[in-house]
Amino acid sequence: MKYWLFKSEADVYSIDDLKRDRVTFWDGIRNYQARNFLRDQIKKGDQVFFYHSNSEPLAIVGICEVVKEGYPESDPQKPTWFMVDVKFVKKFKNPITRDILQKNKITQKMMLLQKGSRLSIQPVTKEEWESVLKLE
DNA sequence: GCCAACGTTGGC
DNA sequence: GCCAACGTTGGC
Repeated sequence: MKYWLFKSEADVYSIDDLKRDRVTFWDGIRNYQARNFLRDQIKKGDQVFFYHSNSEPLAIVGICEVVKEGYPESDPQKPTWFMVDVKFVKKFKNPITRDILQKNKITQKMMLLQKGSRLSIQPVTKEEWESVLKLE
């Protein structure tokens, strides 16, 4: 099982929206690196941090789980873009803000916090995953 | 709202 | 295949 972090703008689709929907498809990813993760590496049962970008507070706000592996958004004969389905697992009582992540020795190394890192689907190490849970 | 850092596009 | 111009992301 692997760990990931998905970004979403809270005013576009928030953790509360996912909580309401229970399950959603994660589509609209138009970046090849992220696409490759969706297509090749993200498996059923993988755990995913839900991160709110571009909205206050900037924070990891909860967890979801992959329930359907990468499948084409359109044209299965010649697929370009892929999506996965995720289900709601939990919403954190207290969001783990960027500030908090910056101050922790382990989480400060996360791809999310590296300068210029814009990837909206990112791998998270087991160590980072557990550290975030501890911070919560 | 600004702008740095990326990613993509398209003329050559 | 290079690279300038343009578009987007996302923190600040």
